[in-house]
Parts: sequence; C-alpha cells; structure tokens
Amino acid sequence: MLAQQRSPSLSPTSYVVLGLVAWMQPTTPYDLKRAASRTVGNFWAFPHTQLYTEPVRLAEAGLLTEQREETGRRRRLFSITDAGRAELAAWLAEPAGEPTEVRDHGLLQLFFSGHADPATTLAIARAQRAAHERRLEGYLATERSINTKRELPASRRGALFGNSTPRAAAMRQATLRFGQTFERGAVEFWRAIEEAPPDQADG
Amino acid sequence: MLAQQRSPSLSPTSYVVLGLVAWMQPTTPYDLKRAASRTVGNFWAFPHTQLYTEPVRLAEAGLLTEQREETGRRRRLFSITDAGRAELAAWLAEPAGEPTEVRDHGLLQLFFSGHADPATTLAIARAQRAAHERRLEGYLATERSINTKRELPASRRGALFGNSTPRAAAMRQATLRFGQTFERGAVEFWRAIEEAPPDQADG
DNA sequence: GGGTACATGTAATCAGTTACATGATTTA
DNA sequence: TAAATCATGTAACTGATTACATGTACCC
Repeated sequence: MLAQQRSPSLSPTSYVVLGLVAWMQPTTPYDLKRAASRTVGNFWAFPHTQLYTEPVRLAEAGLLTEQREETGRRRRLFSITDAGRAELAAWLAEPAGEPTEVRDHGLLQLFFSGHADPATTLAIARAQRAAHERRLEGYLATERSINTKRELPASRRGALFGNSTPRAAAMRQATLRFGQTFERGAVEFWRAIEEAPPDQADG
Repeated sequence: MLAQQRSPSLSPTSYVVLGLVAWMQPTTPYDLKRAASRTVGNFWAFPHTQLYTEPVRLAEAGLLTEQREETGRRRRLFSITDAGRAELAAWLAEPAGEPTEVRDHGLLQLFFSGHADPATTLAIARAQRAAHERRLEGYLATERSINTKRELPASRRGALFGNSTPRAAAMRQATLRFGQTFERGAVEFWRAIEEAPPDQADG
C-alpha cells in the first residue's frame, strides 16, 4: 500500500474548502458560499468564484467526490473522501508557525496619513469606526441567529448551519467570539483616534 | 494642461511602496525592506521581491524617479515625484469602505479543529499563543528602540527611521499601539482556549 | 582567506481576482 | 409578465509568490 502522498500545492484556501465540505457535505458551491460568508469568510476572505473552481481541483486530487443532481439545475454536489479527511487532519496537526497577517487597509492609510492634513486622518478614522461597528453588529446578529437555531426543527437546521458535533460547533463559536473582541477593540481604537488625533509621537 | 490621470491599477501594495518612498526618500529597495519589516510589514505583509519590482513600475508611471549610484554597488535610488505625492494624497482622501481582512491561519485551524481531537486544538492554541507573544515582544522592542532614537545624533537617525514631521511619526506610532493591543488580546484569547478548550457551543 | 550572513536582484509560474454572462426564482 | 435578485458559472489576466542566483562585506 502506497503512502498517502500529500499534494504539496494546497493553499490555505484549499483547506477552507476542504473543511467546509467536511462540515456541510453533501453540499454545493453556493451553499459553501453562504456558509463561508457568515463564518470563515470573516477571517479568510476570497471571492465566490473560488468556491466553484477549487472543489473541482480538489476532486481531481481525489480529496472530494462530485455528483451531479439529476433534476432541474443539475448542480454539483461535493462530498469529502477519506483521503480528503486525512489531508485535513494532517493540516490541522501542523500548527501554523506564523501568526495573523492582518492586512488592514485602514491602518495602512493611518500609517501614511501623516503626509496629509489632519482632516484626512479624521475621515479615515470615521470610516474605519463605522466599518468596524457594522462588522461587530454583524457578528452579534450571527450569534443571535445561532441561539434561535436551537428552536428550529432539525430539518431546517442543516441547510442553514450544517451538521456536526457539539465540539465542532463550539470551535466555530470560539472564532466568532474572537471576532467580537477584535471588533470591539478596533472600534475603541478608532474612536480614540477620532477624539484625540495623534499629534506628538510620545503623546 | 491635462488632468492628472489616476492610473487605475495601483494595488494597496503600490501605495505602501509609494508611501514608504515618500517617507524615506531618497531610498533603495533594501532600505524599504528594512523599514517595511518593522512597520507596515506587520499589517500588510509581502515578500521583499516586491520592493524591487514595484518601484520600477511606479517609476514607469511617473510616480517615482530613479537614479543610479555612481560608486560601487550602483544601487537604485528612488524618490517620489509631485505626481506620486498627488496619487498618494488622492488615495488617502478616499477612505477604505471595507475593514480589516484578517487572514488568520490559526483561527482558520481552530475553526476546523472540531474535526480533530482535543489534543490538536490544544497544540494549535499553544502554537498561536507563542507566535503572538513573540510578535508582541517584537512590538515592544520596536517601541523601545524608537524611544532611544531620540538620543541618537540626527545623522544616524535618518538611516534607521527616516525623516518626517512629528505628526507623521505620531501616526506611525498609533499603528504600533494598535498592534500591541491586538497582540495582547490574541495572547489572552489563545491562553483561554488552552486553559478551557471549548466544549459546548454555549459554554 | 574562506565562511557566513547580509544584500540585491531576475524570471517563471500560478492562484486569485476581475470581468463577464446567463439561468432560475421570487415579487409586485 | 417584467423587474429584481438570487444562483451559477467561465475565462482571461496579472500581481504576488516561489525559486533561484550572485555579489559584497565582515569576522574568525
């Protein structure tokens, strides 16, 4: 029996897709899109087209299987294979050495806004605070909808939230709480910039 | 006189380079690399090769000028043009609508770690806490070095930190403080996961 | 004087993005 | 039945990354 060879070219996004399919299977690209947009999409964003192309690649690599619906739309339905599950497990067992890559557009602008006038800095801070407030509100809404979920009949639950163990659900909720904490901090930070724009380097 | 036409294809990274040159000019790719790695690189990372190719592109677009050193290494020295400054100002005046794109590898793994056993979750949390602690320590070191900077002769200051107004320096330090706050929060978050791994979704 | 770390780049590749486009379903 | 919106994709392009490679300075 040959050793399971790990394809070397799986990107983090590949693992997102793999993990999402493992969670939601059997599932269509569009369902993945919906699930991603309210969960992982918040800390690992990518365009929806990836959710159409990436599963195909993964299927070619034997990590997913694809079936076509017979009726009407003939959508693609993906499920994870044992090889896929092994690949996912191997990735999880190899914790990332490097931390967050934050890619914050607003901070970038703030960093360089010393080249412009104070009004520009203020505008940046306002825009960022608003954006983070919106996002925080979104997270809170997500949390509320998870709580109401418990009252839904099981048949409707799956389509919206997938099915999995309580532990898996707890992990997902932990990331949601991280997001809330982060957004609260961000709102505070930008509010402080608005109220007292930095002026002296040691202020 | 023709209107200054904004080239449509400047990426955020382009603006990073533009801004860094505005700050440090005249400057070489290597100096940019050093400056980026202790500042913007922390929330907008990219490989050093970008700092060799991007300035050339910007020079072609008329936003930077390039001169060659006469002696020894004949390094490229870049400075910003008026057009470049205008482009930078225009970018700053148009605050980003969308907030942070967090791209956190560790959170991604946590999100899916419900598919593995609790030991895996623990390992992820440990690795992440260590990574964030390292990064926090780095930020604190940066802050200390900024504080000692004031005692350096002006001639040495420039090479290490660039030259600019106190307001610009204050903006940069604000982003540093954001980083510290964020890292402290992250360390706390991962420590909590370590100590009490999520188990029930509403725990 | 040779090893090692710093410094400086080039070139090819490709994942990810952008742009486009059309089908299906709901709503008014 | 028209408009709007949701759903589903394809294809081209290119910025970013990876891999490679060499030069220069300093240290033992």
